[in-house]
Amino acid sequence: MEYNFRAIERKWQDQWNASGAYRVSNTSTKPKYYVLDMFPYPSGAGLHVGHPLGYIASDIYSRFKRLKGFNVLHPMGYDAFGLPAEQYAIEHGVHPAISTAQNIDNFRKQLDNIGFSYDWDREVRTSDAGYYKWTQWIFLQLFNSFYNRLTQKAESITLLISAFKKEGNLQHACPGNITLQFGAAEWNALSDKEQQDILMLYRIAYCGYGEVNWCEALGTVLANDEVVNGVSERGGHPVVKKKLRQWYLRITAYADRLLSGLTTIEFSEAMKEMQTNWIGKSYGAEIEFNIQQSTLKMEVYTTRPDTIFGVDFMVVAPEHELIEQITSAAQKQTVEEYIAYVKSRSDRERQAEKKISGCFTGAFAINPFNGREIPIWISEYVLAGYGTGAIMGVPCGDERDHKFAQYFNIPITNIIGEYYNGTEANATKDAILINSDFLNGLVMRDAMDIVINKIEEMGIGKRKVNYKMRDAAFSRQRYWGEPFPIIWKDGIAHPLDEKELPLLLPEVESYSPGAEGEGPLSNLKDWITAPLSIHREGPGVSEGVRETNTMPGYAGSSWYFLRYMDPHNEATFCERKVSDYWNQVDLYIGGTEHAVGHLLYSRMWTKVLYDLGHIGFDEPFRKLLNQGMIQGSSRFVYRLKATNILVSAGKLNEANEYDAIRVDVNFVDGLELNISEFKKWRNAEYSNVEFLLEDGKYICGVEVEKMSKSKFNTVNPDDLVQKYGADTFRMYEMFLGPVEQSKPWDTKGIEGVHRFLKKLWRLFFDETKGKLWNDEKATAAELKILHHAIKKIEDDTERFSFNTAVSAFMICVNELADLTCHKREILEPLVIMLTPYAPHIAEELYQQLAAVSPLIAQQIGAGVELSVLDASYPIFEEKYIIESTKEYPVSINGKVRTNINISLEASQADVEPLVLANETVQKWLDGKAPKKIIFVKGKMINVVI
RNA sequence: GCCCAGAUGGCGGAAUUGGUAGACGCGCUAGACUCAAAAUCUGGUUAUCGCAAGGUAGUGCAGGUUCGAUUCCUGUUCUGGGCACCA
Repeated sequence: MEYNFRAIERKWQDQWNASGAYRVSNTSTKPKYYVLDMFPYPSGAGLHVGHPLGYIASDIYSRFKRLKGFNVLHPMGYDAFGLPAEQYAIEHGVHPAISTAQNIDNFRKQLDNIGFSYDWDREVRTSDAGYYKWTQWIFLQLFNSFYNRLTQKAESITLLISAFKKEGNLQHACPGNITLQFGAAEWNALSDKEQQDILMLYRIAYCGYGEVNWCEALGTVLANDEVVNGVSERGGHPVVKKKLRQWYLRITAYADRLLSGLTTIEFSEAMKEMQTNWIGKSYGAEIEFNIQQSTLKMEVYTTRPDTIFGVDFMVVAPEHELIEQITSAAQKQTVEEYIAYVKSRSDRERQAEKKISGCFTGAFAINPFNGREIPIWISEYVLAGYGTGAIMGVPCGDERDHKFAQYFNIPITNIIGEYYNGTEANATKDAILINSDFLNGLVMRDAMDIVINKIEEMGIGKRKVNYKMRDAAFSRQRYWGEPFPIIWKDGIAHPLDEKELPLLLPEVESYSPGAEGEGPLSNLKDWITAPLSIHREGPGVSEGVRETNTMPGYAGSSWYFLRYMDPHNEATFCERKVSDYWNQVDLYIGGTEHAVGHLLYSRMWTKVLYDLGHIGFDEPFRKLLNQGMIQGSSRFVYRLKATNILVSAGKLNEANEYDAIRVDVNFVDGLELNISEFKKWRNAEYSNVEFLLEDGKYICGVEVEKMSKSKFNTVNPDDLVQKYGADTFRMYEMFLGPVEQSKPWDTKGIEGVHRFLKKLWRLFFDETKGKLWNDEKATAAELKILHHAIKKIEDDTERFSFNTAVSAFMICVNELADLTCHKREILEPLVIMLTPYAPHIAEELYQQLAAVSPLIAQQIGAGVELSVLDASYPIFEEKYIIESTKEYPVSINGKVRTNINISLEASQADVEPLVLANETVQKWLDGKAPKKIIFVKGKMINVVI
């Protein structure tokens, strides 16, 4: 009986489907465990071998946990809204819903091939109305909330309104406009529109004006990554900055909680670091400087108030409003020219060139501590959007300031003594201050607080925390996304009533944008006109205009892990009782590319839903595992310039001039080119080339790069599953190396894993003799092999070291084959352990064992699938791996390793061999006791004299 | 420029708290079976000296701690990833 993996895998996949083996219940007495994959965007290209890596790891872990007696939630779905589908629609006229559905079908087929244990009854698609109804609902929660700084959480906007009515915004500084202050009387006197405008400045989802990339030629707004060197990526048309109305999420309100939450979750240090840097919290002070011969003041933000006496110049951003007022008559023309120059430069140019530029305003600021006159400059290296848009230049302590001062010959004051070498700034905090008046002699680190206290005392500034993170833009001028449940009327945004959800995405005839950067929806005149709300209907009811932007891709993905818990609920996004049961995602597996996007947004949404009492936890993911990228290994052939001759890699020499041509890896065996297939490639484009071979072979060149169709280096998992089976494919992907590590794909090694499964099969069946297993009692040696494997595989799986676990399986099977062990007592636990890794063959073998053993059949029921059998995972028993007798090598003083072995009796503890060794060694040393005696890994005794 | 991670045979990688470095697999190689091939099985495979037993060196490089370092510390080079005028 042969290992017919195709029949076995088909059989079990059908059976799992038919019996609903992986359906999960929301009510169970078992402990829960939630394993989640980052759901895919169903692109048209299909899967390559890199995609399933994380899915296989999560499948192994969820099957493992299931065997360990957990109720495991392991769902899958699709992030189905997004740009590529829309681009495809524009180019091919296929509705995104149709192409997306086709892509999903294709994905599903590929996934099913690999034998995953997803509960497909819980599948979600973000573009389904039944799903995005709740995305819109959550948006309304965000819209109807504000962040209360007193309680440090999101609360209903109605609470804010009643506070305003009673006492104005005394308790609630306006996050959208810090200078805004009003009392109760003022508030109550405002018109509806004025009140709504103010409330908009508080909402967590709010609408405001922001700069976007506008491309006139294409008539659309472009994302940052669609703009290259100041022109559009498609077509190369000029792109300008334009202020447009945009929706935003007030993620900045959560900056502190997003930071502190990191300490409560298991993300990699690198991941935490990325999020921390993105949030970019800094501590410092805002200081006010008077301006000479003027009543005006300028405000700067600095993290180094201790360097206040080292300020040699001030710099304001070119967009700074003060420029117009302070520029002297003499400098007026220069300043205008400079600002015109800055405006002519795109962001890209500014960042790419980073050249020093600037100009003097002719005005001076006064250092509040010593009255020194400080020239005020303008430069593009100061950003208008951060801090106050103005800085104090301390050349001896800041690299950029130093370069600026050198470039413009501004004299440099040294306040850090020897720490400053005259040619390079030094940002130390350890220097003892000089030339610093009342700070002289202090260490900089200590001077900071003193300065801040002093400026607060003098009323010219205050302690200030700043963040790099900005509020997240939340609207796209696109079709294929969730419509906003908002109707505009007289400049006021009216939310739809919950009962009106979902607001369906209407059909459009054209996907081209509307005027002025509006989305395609704005072309639907009938659709955009709508009554404000069905509940406001009546005499004199007014109609408004629908919001025509749609939500960005990350809207649907920010909460999908909650919908899996309760996917069919039509009354709520996820019943509280259910989210209380499943709680956080225990293990989340995905790539690092979402470090500051999805992973930050979903953390924020979770916190808002928690604040509003909809769920009971405020971090979505307890542990995050980042799978590495599987890179492609491209193959090249080399064609001599201006000839038709291809030279084998080993025959190339420096004198040759040649073109390297990528060839499809699928007809290169290792490095050897399959010449006949190559000649047929691409309609026989290379049918009449000549080859310069080495040893009768054509050897290709190799380069590791991203796996992509255009590089001809993709390998389709379907092909490998067809050739070797899903179980081999799963184990090989794991065997390749640690899941977290990036590595190039190499198909060659898959044979080894396939051989292992065939060898395992031969422990059960002989081709001619048929079944081999028996009910004989296992020997100690056999039990030792098994229990070694159990311990190793359990430990490795638990710590996500799947590659070493696969090795342990191989060792175990090799050793059992050496002993020609066919005993059920050994084979049965081995098969159970294998289930997470190679579920098809494991189920088949287990069924075979059970079917012919009356005893086992009676115990578990003949033909019962492992997949629905709980907690039967073998228990490791330590006694089986303890040696009975052994010769222990002894080394003395490490360096001088003797070859003398001493024999010791069996023992369960590590201590006894040491006592015995001690006696033996003392005999060698004429009764002298050794200093130290160590039992190393149960293998060796080391004596220190 | 700043931050993070890593560097081990021909290759992917193993060594979990400092304890016989190179598990396991690929590749290569010798052999068994075969008319032959495939498949399968067995042995060898870090380098170097040696017929062998065995010796010597060896985890990017240079030092240090330790009886003992791939593992800990200092410096340094290279590779990968992230951020990039955030004052």
